[in-house]
Amino acid sequence: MVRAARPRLRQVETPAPKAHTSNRRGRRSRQEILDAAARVMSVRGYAGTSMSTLVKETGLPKSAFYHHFESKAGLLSAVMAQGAQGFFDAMRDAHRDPPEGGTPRERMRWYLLRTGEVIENREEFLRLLLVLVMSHEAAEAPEALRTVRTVRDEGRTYMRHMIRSAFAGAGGAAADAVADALAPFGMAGFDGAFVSFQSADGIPIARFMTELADGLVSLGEALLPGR
Amino acid sequence: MVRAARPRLRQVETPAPKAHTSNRRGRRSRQEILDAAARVMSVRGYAGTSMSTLVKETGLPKSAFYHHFESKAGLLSAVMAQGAQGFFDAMRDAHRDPPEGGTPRERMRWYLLRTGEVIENREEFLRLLLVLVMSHEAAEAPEALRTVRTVRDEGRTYMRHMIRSAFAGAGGAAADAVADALAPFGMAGFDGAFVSFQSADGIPIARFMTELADGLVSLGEALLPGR
Amino acid sequence: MVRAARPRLRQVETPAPKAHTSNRRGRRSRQEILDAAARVMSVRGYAGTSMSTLVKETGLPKSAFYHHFESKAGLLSAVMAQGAQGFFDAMRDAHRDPPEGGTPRERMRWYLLRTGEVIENREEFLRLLLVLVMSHEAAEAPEALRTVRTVRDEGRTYMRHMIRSAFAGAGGAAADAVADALAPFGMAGFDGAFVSFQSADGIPIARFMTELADGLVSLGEALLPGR
Amino acid sequence: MVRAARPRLRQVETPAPKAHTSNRRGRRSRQEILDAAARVMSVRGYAGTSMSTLVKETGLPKSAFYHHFESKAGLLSAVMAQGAQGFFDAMRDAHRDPPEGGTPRERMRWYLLRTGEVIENREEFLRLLLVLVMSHEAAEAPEALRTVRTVRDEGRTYMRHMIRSAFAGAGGAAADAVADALAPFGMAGFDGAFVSFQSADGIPIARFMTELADGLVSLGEALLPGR
DNA sequence: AATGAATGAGCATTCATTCAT
DNA sequence: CATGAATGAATGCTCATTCAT
Repeated sequence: MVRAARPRLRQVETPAPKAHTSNRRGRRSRQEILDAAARVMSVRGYAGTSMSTLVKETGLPKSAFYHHFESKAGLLSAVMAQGAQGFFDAMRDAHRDPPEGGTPRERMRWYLLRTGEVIENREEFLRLLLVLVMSHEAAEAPEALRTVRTVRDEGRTYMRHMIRSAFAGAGGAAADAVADALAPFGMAGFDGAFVSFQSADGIPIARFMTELADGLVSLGEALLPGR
Repeated sequence: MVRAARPRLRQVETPAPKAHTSNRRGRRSRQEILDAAARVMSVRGYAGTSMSTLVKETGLPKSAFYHHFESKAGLLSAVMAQGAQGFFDAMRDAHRDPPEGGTPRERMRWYLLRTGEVIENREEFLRLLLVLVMSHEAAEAPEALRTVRTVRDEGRTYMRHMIRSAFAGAGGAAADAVADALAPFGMAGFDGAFVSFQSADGIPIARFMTELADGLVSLGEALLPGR
Repeated sequence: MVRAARPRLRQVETPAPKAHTSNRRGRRSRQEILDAAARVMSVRGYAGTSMSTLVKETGLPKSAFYHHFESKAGLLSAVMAQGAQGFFDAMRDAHRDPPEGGTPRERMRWYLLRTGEVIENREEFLRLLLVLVMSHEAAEAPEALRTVRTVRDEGRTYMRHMIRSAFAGAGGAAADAVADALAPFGMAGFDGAFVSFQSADGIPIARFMTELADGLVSLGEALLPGR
Repeated sequence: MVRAARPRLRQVETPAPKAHTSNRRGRRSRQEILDAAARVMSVRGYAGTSMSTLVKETGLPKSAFYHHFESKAGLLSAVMAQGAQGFFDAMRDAHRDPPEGGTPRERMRWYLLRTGEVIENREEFLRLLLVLVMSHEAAEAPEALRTVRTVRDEGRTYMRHMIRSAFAGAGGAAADAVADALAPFGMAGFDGAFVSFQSADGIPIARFMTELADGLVSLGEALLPGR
C-alpha cells in the first residue's frame, strides 16, 4: 500500500543554518512553514505530524511557528485555506476554454480529464483533505474543518457545472435536472479515483476519469426525457 | 447461467490469542481492548489515539494492553486483522444466494446493494482502513499496512467476481474481460461511495450503489465484443 | 530584606543517580517530591517554581511528578494539605498541658510563646501560606486555596481558644466575649510577627509573642465587665 | 507639647524617565505600563505575571516595554519605586496636622487610623511589597528588593515617629525609649492588619488600628519609668 | 496471568528578550 | 523614538513503554 512516488520527508541535512543574516524575512518563512506543514501533514496526517518534525524540516526555530500561527490547529487551518485557494485556482484554470461543440461524452471527458490533471497536481492537498473528511483527527481545528466542508460543497457545485455543460445540448432544464441528479455520483467517482490513485494500484487517473465520464453520460442519457 | 467461482478469501491471521484459556477475564478484556481501539482509532485516527485514551475508555489497567498486545502498533494490527475478518465474513454472508436469472443490470444491482449494506454495517473498519490508505500515520505498523493491502486486493477480487457474475450470460471469456477491465472503476466507485457516506452529505448509500451498478453495466456493455 | 537564614536551594550535586535499583519506591519518591516542592515553593513562590527545578532538586524523572500528582496545581494542593496537617499537629502538641493557674498574662504568654515556637518550626509552610493569602498566584489550584482558608479559619478558632483559656478566671461568658472580640487582632498579631520574622529584622519571635500576649491581656481587661 | 521632628523620607529614585519630552505618547505609555504592571503583579505576583499578559492588558506593543524598561526585573523595580514614592507621599499627607493635645491613646489612635486609611488606598502596592518580603520570587530584581528594604526601614522609622509623638508628653528621652522598644511590634501590627485585610475576613481595618493603638499605649505605659 | 508503579523521550506552547528598521 | 518580526530556552504536560511483583 506504500506508494513509492509519495514524497519522502526531506532529511535533516541542514542541522545548523544559524547564520540567518536578516530577521526581516518574515513572509518567506511563513510560506516555508506552510509548505512544510502541507507536505508533512498530507503524509503523516495532522495528529501524526509534530511541530518538532516541522522544525527539523524547515530549519526554522520553533518559535517562528508560533509567531506566524496561533497554534498547531491554526497552522492546519492556514494550510487548508491556502490549499483550497490553490485547488480552486487550478480548477478554474483547467476549465478555461471548454470545447464548444462535440457530443456530451466528448465534453464530459474533456472536463473530467482536465479535472484528473488537477487531481494529480494537487495530490498533497487532496490527500490531507480526505484524511480530514474521514477522521476527526483535527477536531481542535474547527476552522480547518469548515474549509473542508467548503471545498466539498464547491466541488459538488463544480461537478454539477461540468455535467450541465456536457448536457447543454439537451436544453437548459434537462441539463439542470441531469446535473442535479448525477452530481453526487460524480463527486463519489472523483473521490474514489483519488483514493485508488493513492492506494498505488498503478492505474492512471485518466482512465478512471474516462470511465467516470462515460458512466455519467450513460446514466445521464437514461435520465433524459426523450429516452 | 454460469456462476463464476466465489473467490477464496485469504485468511487474515489473528496473531494467536496467546492461549490463555484458563483466565476467562483475559479473553474478555482482550476483546474489550480491540473494540475500544477499533472504535476510537476509526474516529481519531491511529496517531490521534493515545493508549491513555483507550485506558480511560475501557477502564482496564494500562498494563493489560501490553499484556495482550506487543505495542500500540501491534494493537492496530490486531484491530485491522479482526476488522478484515469481520468485513470479509459480512461480504461472504451478503453475497450468499445470488439471483440465478435476470439481466446484468439486475444482477449487478443486487450485488452492489448488498455490498452497500455491508458498507453501512462496517463503517468503523472501513473508515480506519481508508485513513490508513490515505496517510502514512501508521508507518510503525507494517503488519497493519499489510492487512490494508490484503483487504484492498481481496476487495478488487471481489469486485471482479461481482462484475463477472453479472455478465456471466455473455460467456465466460467476455465476462472475464469485462470484469478485468472494470474492476478498478468498481473499486473506485465503492471507495467514493464510502467517502461520500462519511462526509455526511445525507445521500443513502443505496443510491450510489444503484448508479454505480448501472454505470458499470453501461460501461461493460460497451466493451462486449458483440457491440 | 534578604534573610541569610533562609534555606538555600540544594545544589544539584547528584546529576545522575540513574541506578534506581528498584522501581518499587513509590511512597518514598512521593514524599521526596512533596518535601522538595514545599521547600522550593515556599522560597520562590508557586509561579516562580518550575517543575524542572523540582526535577533537578530531587533527581527524580519529571514523569514521576505526574505519576504521583495530577498537575503542578495538584502538587501544590498536596503540599498545602500535608503542611496544614503538620501545622495543626504541631499546634496541638505545643498546647498540650497548659498551666493550670497563674494570671491571665502568664497564661496568655505561655500560649503565645509556645505558638511562637511552632511558627519557627513551620516557617516553610507558613511562608507559602502567606504568599498564597496575599497573591492570586495559585488561582489554578482552588483546592490549595481551600486549604489556605481552612488553615486560617482553624487558626482563628485556635486563637479564640487561647484567649478564652487565658481569661477563664473571669468566668466563662466573660472569657468568651473577650475571646470573640480579640481573636481577629490576635490573628493579625500572629501574621505580623511572622512577616517581621521573615523580613529578617533580627528580632526574636518570642519578643513579638510576649508583647502580643501583654497587649491582648491589656485589651481584654479593658473589655471585662468589672472594669 | 514637644512635637517630634518628622522623619525625612529618603527619596526612592525613579530611574530617570529617559527624557523623551519630545514624544508625548512616550511619557503616557510608560505610565500606562507602570500602572498595568503594578496592578497585575500585585495580583499574580512577579513570577506569575508575564510580559505578554501586560502586553494584552495595555494594548501596547511588546517592544514598548523594552523601550521604556531594561527588563522585566527593571520594570518591577520601577513599579516598586513609584509605588514607594506614592506610599510615602500618602503617609506624609495623612499625618499632616496631627492633634496638638489629647491623651497618648487619643494621639496614637489618630495616627494609626490615618495610617489605616493609607493602607486601604495603597492596597496594590502593599500587597506586592509583602509578597516580595515573603518570597524570593524576584531574586532577579535586586533593585526592587532594595526598594522593599527601604520601604520597610522607612516604615519602621515612621512607626517610631508615631509612637514617640503619642508619648511626647512623657518627655523626650522616655518617649524615645518607648518608641524604640515598641516600633517592631507596631510594624508587626501594621503588617498583620494588612494581611487580615487581604484575607478578606471582612473586618474593617479601622478596628485593627484602634486595637493596635490601644495595645501599643498599654505596652508603652508599662514601660514608662514612672510606673 | 495480570497489574500498579515507574520512566525517558517527546509533546505543544510560552517565556523574556533582541534586532533591524 | 517607536515597533513588528524574530528567536533560544524553558514551560507544564503526555507519550508509549518497561518492570517487579
